[in-house]
Amino acid sequence: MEYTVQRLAKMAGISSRTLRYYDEIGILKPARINSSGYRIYGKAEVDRLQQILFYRELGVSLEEIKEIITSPNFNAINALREHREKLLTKRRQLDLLIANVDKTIALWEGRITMTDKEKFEGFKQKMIEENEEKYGKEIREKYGDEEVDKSYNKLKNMNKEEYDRVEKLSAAVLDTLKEAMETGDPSCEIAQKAADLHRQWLCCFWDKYTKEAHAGLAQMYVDDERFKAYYDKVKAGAAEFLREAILIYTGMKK
Amino acid sequence: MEYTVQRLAKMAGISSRTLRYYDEIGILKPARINSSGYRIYGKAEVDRLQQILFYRELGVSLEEIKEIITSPNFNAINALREHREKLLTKRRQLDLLIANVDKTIALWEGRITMTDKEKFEGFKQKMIEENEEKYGKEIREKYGDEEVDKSYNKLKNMNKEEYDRVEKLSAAVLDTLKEAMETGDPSCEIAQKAADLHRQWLCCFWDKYTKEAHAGLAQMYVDDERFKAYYDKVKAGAAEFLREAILIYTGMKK
DNA sequence: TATACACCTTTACGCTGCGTAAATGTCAAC
DNA sequence: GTTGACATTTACGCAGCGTAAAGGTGTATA
Repeated sequence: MEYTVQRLAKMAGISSRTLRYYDEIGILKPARINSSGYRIYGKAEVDRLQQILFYRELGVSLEEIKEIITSPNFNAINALREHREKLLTKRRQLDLLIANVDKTIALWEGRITMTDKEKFEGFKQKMIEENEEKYGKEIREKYGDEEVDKSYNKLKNMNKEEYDRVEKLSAAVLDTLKEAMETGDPSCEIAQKAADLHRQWLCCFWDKYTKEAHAGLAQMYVDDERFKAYYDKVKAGAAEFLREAILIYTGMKK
Repeated sequence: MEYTVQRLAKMAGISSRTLRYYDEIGILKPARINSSGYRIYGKAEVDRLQQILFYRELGVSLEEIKEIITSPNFNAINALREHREKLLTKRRQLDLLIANVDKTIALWEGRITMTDKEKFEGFKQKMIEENEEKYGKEIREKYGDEEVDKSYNKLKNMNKEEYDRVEKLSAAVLDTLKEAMETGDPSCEIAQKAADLHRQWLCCFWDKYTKEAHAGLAQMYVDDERFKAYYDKVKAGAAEFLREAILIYTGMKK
């Protein structure tokens, strides 16, 4: 009925370091310490460890676990509800991240594909199929169909009209960019209009516009040969010019 | 066109500490250092910072960002795809946590409510409504209806038959527990059967059974007066006896 | 010109939850 | 007496900075 660190650790499936750490932060102290300085745990400590591990499995922090189990009449279920809300907040943030990564990839692939004059419908289908092939099965199994389909929604729901708008904006960016380059000044009014058109184009894909994303994408235009080629067909140096205009537009440069 | 730390930081919306840190880890070094030791950043550094912030917004680690932007012909889009997979893995883990927290809450509330002889359907409806009232609106707006509805699925989909099974198991646990207590030994065969029945009952709610969760719940039976009352109606000390049996059943105690 | 004040520098601890040494003591068996 | 499996403590490391502390620099103003 008495356990040393290693014994208790083995039984509970954790490391002895963890038990020492729990002692250190005062969340689980041994029943007593023997003459050699060994930590000796008893029945009550086993029970307490159970609770700790239980909450730990639910992702509750040790600090909160401490509060829950040290105050005798602490409302554990309310603590779990609060914890649930925190987890949901985390998930929403994570979803935003994933959505933005998805859209960045789509944007990239899309521009390249469209540059190659592939059909829009074909492109959408292709993207979805590629995605499916790569990790669709695994995700659908573990995560459910709604989730996966949702990821493609934005893309699928973009109908012909919206596509035409995207195309018009694309053309307008190129036209305005060409005109602006004659002034040679990325901060001039026309260049800023080009940047604004580019933002509008970007917003066809992104739900949430941020300066950082916009400026980051502009930088990529210069770094990625395929993008650079797309814009440079207007005039040599157009990608760099657009980047400068966008950096000024987003307030990242003066 | 030249910036000190503070100026660049303000422009980019980050702290000067961050810029010093980026210098320290070699991800963004200043163009030069002036006679007083001040960091001076130029045009190229602004561009580089853009990229860093762009990837950072997508949740990419600084270490990976370093790899992406320092190797000139690194495939950024593949890096993003890999990153996307990592994010998806994270989300799946998070979903598992949330689902388990939900079920724990449901289990708890459920036992209490059922103890109070409320109707099962009423209980389900009540739980869902309460949830809706508390954080439904916010979540549905930001996260989409499918998500929220999915959370309630397990609960809703539990039909009358399944409910009957739960009730039978509940009764069987109590019966077997009563019988086992006459032996006075939580490790005896009958007591272990009670623990196993309890596990079966638990699995009606939890998708994923773990020893820790089982043992943790058993501990709660002793700590929470309402649970204790439920089991102690069999006989005084029944909650403790069941806990001991479960701790042995889950291998947490000998 | 002295002083105030904003800005710059470096060094270094803190957060979470342990993993992973390193250096050393203890217990049981051979 | 030695081996080997345990125990102990101290302490750095992880990511990405926040937040002092202790000091030098730049410049506008009284």
